Amino acid sequence: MVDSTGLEQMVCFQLYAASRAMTAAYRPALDAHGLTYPQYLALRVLWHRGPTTVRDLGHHLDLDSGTLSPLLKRLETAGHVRRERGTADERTVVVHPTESGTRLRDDLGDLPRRIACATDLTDDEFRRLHHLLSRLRGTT
Amino acid sequence: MVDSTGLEQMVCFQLYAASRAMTAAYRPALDAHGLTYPQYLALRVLWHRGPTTVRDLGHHLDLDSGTLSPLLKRLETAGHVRRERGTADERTVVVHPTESGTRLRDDLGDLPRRIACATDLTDDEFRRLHHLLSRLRGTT
DNA sequence: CAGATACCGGTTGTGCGCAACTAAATTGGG
DNA sequence: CCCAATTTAGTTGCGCACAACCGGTATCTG
Repeated sequence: MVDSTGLEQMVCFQLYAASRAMTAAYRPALDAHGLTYPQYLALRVLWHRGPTTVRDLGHHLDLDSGTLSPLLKRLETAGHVRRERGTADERTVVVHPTESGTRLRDDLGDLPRRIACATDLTDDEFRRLHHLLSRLRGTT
Repeated sequence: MVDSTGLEQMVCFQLYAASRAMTAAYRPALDAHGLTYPQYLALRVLWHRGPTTVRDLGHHLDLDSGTLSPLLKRLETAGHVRRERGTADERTVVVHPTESGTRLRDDLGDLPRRIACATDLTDDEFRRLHHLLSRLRGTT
């Protein structure tokens, strides 16, 4: 399980660097709308699922309330999101996309595809990368 | 270039999540020595290259002085690193690993291998991941 | 040589990530 | 039914990342 070329070290650093490079690739388009990449990820969940509790957002994004609470507060201040206490369970907070938040989908919905096209990875390479990263996530 | 299954979005998020999961995997071992993952990366460069300017550290880690300066100051406070002005070019600052910093290599030098073994990726999968991430980095 | 330009490291300000903790609400067991 | 344990969101504190900017140094040009 893993040879002795120091590849493990390389892969860990590559993940760290690639992740930052990817969010940097998103930055210009997102900046134009005053969004950050994590905020964009949260909006994508809301576009896909509609009103969602903070808890479920956390499960989808692998983030806890310590990260999400201030992030959602900023999205709310920007007018893209509305928060209200759950009625059945008053511990929960349901996050609703607003008109403004929903409209962002028109401009930013296909951003991942545009970013991917700027890459010169082939279709097949993308699929293999997806598969390998899935295997990685399954075990760490 | 990239199909329409939404794979691009998945891969971007996977990189973001995998990077965080990887640093989380390093955390217990690094915590035991009071280090963070970026600090560990900086130390690895110093172990490999010896005394290095802030500028070169930045090139190796893809980080700017805004990130490195405070990080190195903390490493210096912890006693793992010493900083001194370059003699030839007084703009530069050369970062030297101290005895303490060098000794960390005994405990943490093979950490990437230990982390990689906790994964159940095969040798070959690791190589393919390395290759795909290299291709990604080349273009973004 | 002198002034403009570029380079190097540092500082400031903002927004994550994450650990540790808190307050309020819910749930479960006796 | 009541109290302990759990769940949920929020807050605080710290360390990155990164943009924007600064002061000091070196280099390039005329």
